[in-house]
Amino acid sequence: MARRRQSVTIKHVAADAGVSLQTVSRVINNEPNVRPAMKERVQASIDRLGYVPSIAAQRMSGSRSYIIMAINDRDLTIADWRAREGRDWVDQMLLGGMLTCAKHGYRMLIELVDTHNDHVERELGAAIAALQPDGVILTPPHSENSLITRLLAKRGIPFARIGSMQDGPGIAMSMGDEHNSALATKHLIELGHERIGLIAGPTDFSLSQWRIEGWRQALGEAGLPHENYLERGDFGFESGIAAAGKLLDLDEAPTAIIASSDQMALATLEVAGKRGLSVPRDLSLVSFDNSPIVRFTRPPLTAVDQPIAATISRAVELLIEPPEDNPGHEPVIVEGELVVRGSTATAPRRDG
Amino acid sequence: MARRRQSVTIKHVAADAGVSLQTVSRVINNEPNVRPAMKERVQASIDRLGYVPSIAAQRMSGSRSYIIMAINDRDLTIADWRAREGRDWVDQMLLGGMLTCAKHGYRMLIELVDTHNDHVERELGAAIAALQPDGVILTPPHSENSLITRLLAKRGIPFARIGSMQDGPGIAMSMGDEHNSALATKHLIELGHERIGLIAGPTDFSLSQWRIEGWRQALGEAGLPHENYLERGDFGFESGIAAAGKLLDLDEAPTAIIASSDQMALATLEVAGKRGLSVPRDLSLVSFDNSPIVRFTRPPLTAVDQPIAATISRAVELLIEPPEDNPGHEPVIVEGELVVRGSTATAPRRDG
DNA sequence: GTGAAAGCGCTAACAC
DNA sequence: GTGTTAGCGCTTTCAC
Repeated sequence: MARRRQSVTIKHVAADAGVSLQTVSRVINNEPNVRPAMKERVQASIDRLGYVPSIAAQRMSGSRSYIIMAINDRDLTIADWRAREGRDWVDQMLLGGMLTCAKHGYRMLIELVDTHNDHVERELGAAIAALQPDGVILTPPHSENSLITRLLAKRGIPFARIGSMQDGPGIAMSMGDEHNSALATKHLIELGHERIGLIAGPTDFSLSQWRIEGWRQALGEAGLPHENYLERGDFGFESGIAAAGKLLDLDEAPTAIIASSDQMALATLEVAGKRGLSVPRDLSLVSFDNSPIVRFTRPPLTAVDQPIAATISRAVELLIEPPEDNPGHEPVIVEGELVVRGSTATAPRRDG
Repeated sequence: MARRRQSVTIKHVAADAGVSLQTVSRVINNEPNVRPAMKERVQASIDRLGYVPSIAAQRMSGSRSYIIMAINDRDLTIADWRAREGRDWVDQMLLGGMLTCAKHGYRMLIELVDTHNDHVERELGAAIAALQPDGVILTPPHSENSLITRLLAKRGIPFARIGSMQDGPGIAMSMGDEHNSALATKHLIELGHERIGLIAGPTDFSLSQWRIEGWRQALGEAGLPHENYLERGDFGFESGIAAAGKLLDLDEAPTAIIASSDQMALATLEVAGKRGLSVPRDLSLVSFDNSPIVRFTRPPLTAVDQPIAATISRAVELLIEPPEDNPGHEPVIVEGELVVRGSTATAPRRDG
């Protein structure tokens, strides 16, 4: 392969404008100590020559790399892609991340990393050494993997932990799971439901617990019971089948169920169907995530929309331009919304 | 921000192994002229120190950047992401591209570029200058934008044109549209259909024409008519409504329709429903793309699966390791498959 | 086979 | 305000 060199470098610009390299550099980086007239002249040369700084060279001389690395779980991500079930978590990350990065002259790069693995450190360390990102976005379940957070902290790389509210290095961020869960619960309470079940997520996701809190609190405020109405799944379809089954087996079975993932909601829909329960007539159903599929089910599902794009966008901004007045790393919360569709309705009249 | 430096550099390794920088470099790049014993010693130091070469530095000194840039149409991509209709084109690209890149120590980076725009060259030129990718993957409608292909050729950057069979610089690749279209048509012919309509895509996508060819040819071989049975859409839902309407308005209306995109197939399904036609009893329907949604419609759609992941994966390989025996840039074709679901059935008996 | 020297494009540090 | 110098981590010459 031919040795490719930069066609237009800072030198060309400097020569063209009749100034030193340093002055050009200052203009590029919008630094002070350049007279407006000078700046204009240099800018003119830049435009005319079509000069664009080489990121590699910039990074080399100790400046930024202009790269933000988003880290996803390898197995989960690949499984989602292969399954082709319309989960658009990655797309929403790109939507929020790429556009916001672009606005600041950055790029976002997705990196797949195994969490459940003893060489996370090596894997991540290699990615960091190779790419030297200016910031890293951690998604669950990486967000609370201390091997990862410690490594990042040690290397002095700013990072955001999506779905983590813990103290510690990095920006803690959440999508308001407690709030969202309460929102869904209140929606059901307003519809007259008094027995509202929750199919929670696995314990290694902090957000599972937050959703339980929101649900429990909303029920408490309304004087409704939560005992027996909590089951757990692993976000997957099969686990949803089991959990929904248990809930509907109860003597005083719930008239509404909140599922902590779309797949578990789909499973609940199926279990209900098999038992001759019509949704929403006999059973109301609220799903979490609001991925594309839930609009194509019968009925379309009322769902909590996770503001993934908005959250990642916010994370990018915080990484690129850390606020001056950082009041001690307060967690950043971007709350979701409830999208009401056809799977929730007035509670069935009590005939038990 | 603290000036971040590489923690372990080639110097450390050289010192540790007691050799020159050059020897370490040779080992890293698997170059000849290193005695096995020497190589082993250096490799041991590399492993022990956990050394990983800096891509920026490698790129600086004229070597590779280890980056493959995939270029998508900005507006189309963002619209898809915003719509959240489950189109997973980008995900499939990532699936095929990232994994294959990773296998070779490369990264894939997605770049959004406006095609229908007079400053494509500046936009793309900037991305290339900043990132210096070792290869570029063009997707429609960029693949046949001569402003782009010429720029890439001029800069000597290897690139693949997905969905383009034209001669010229860059690797021409297609997903076998003509073959796939014939496949779908033959499937319908085997089911006894004699009037098979096609809703083709817009003319600025070459693949639209290829699909027409495949359909026409399969019909011709079976001695069936194609006149009047061709309509065009723009891949979008609304255009599908119009096209399906026209086809079903015909005196001798088709008993089967092939739609050149999932959205247009969905539209056809809707039009059929509105006219009291049951799919597949009264009308068989085949869709193109096989994106996640088509499994959730009623009935689930028989669809041509576009092998996006496989094609991108192949493109990456060809860009990274161009085959020695390149016989003059033959187009590379990765054919799709027909996934038979519930929307195709035996042709209705003729009672007209 | 191995090593030494030069330089890639840029910025930090320090002169002036 | 602006220019000069040194050096980032690596690979490419070209010696030996």
